[in-house]
Amino acid sequence: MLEHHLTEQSPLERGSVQATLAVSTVIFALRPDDESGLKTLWLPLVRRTRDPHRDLWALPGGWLPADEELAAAAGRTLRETTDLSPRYLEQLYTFGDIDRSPGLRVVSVVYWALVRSEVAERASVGENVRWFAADQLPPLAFDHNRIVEYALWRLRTKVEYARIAHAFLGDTFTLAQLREVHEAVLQKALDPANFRRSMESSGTLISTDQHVAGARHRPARLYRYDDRASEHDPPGPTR
Amino acid sequence: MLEHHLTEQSPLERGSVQATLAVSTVIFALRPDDESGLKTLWLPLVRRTRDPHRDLWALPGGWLPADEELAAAAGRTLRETTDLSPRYLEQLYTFGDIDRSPGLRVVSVVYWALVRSEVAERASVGENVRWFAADQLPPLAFDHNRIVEYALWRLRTKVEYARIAHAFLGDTFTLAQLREVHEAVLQKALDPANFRRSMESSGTLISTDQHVAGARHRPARLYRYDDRASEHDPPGPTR
DNA sequence: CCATCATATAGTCAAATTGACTCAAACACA
DNA sequence: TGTGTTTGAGTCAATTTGACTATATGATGG
Repeated sequence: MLEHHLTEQSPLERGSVQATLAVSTVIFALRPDDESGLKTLWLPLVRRTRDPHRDLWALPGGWLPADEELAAAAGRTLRETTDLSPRYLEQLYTFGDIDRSPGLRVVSVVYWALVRSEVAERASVGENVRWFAADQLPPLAFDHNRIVEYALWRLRTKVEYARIAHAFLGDTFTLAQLREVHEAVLQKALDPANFRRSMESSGTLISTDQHVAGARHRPARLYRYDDRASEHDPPGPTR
Repeated sequence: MLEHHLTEQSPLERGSVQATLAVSTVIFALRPDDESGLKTLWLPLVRRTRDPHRDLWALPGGWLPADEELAAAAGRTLRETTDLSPRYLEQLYTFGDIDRSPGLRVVSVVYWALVRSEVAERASVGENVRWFAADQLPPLAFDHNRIVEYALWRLRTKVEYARIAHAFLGDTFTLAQLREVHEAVLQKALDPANFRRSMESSGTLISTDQHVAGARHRPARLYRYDDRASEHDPPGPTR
């Protein structure tokens, strides 16, 4: 019965036995697809400039400094990569397969983040940072293809769409814009009338008395996300 | 633009900057409460024999060996603590707050596991291992109270009850036993008839032609869990 | 061996939810 | 001023859900 592992000496004192900790972030934004014009999910990747996997694209990330919180490290990599601040940031999963990085045992705590579409438009893009359509990725470094796949699944099955869709939008938005986000994430068309009904009954929207005119149809009312709704959120691990 | 963190030299070569990796497991079993007689959730804890937090109870766990997979390490601690094999094992969350362990930066990858009730009865219990009712825990070492709270929430909100409830039971079981598990997890009574209807329409149960007699009422049919059901499972991170 | 007890199992019914659909409202544009 | 387009309200049937009633069946005790 070895019930006192945690009471053994630090493995640092014993030498050996340790893996190396990294933090990576899957950053999603909605932007129009070049062909269809419909909004789809995009994410930024960075080009590796060293081995292993030199020249392959990879998720933004880095080693975890001992004096930085996990979420802070994820947010920092996000800012460093895209000049953006996340509107939503949540831990996704920790990947630690022994052979996921050649030579060195690396355990990666992966976060996923959502950023606003318009802001993502003017996001910095350089030689070593490029945005890709989430469902048309090239082969990535390490196990990053698998990670993105899982992040996509989580995004699409996450129940609390309210907060998530809101993260892609500005402070106020029309129901059509909100529906567009849902349609892009769920990859299917939604009935406008039924969507309106379900949103209205969700209690997460506050209707303003502003409208957007200028379009060739009846002006749409602007809504605001009800922040009190997140007070009823599930008891996350972070509180 | 620091887009090549992952291409920097290994932090081990640079020295410093690293946190220490541990793996812990929240192990749930169902057993009758001494007072009410109803089945409730219990979990085993180990007593710490060293500082920090000497003599406090803590989750089973240990440092991560560089040559062991994360889930394997979780399963191993489970066996070492309880002599049991998990019927269900899944990563819960990674806790890494800077100050969660005094002195040393420890990042813990936490798993949660389910074990069979009957088996848990004869599980090893020693001076330094004891089972506690999940909702009546003493103050635990580190942030382990928070971790258990989150594990309980995950258990109760996990949609795929089928697999979860099955992990608490034997290979065959009556609908009453299955309902008992759901009631214990959800902490509320369920209508037997409605429960039967929803289970039958779920397509995850195979009815055998065996019955359990001996009780003072109509014998109950035995059912079996349909393993094919798990093929339609969500695309977890591990495949 | 029969009445009774307790749970298994089947069935009913109304309320709530969901998907498909219709239709008037309101503004831009030609 | 008419046409086109989307907003926003409403209808209707199918499905699901919760509460409930009724029957089946073996154990038990007199």
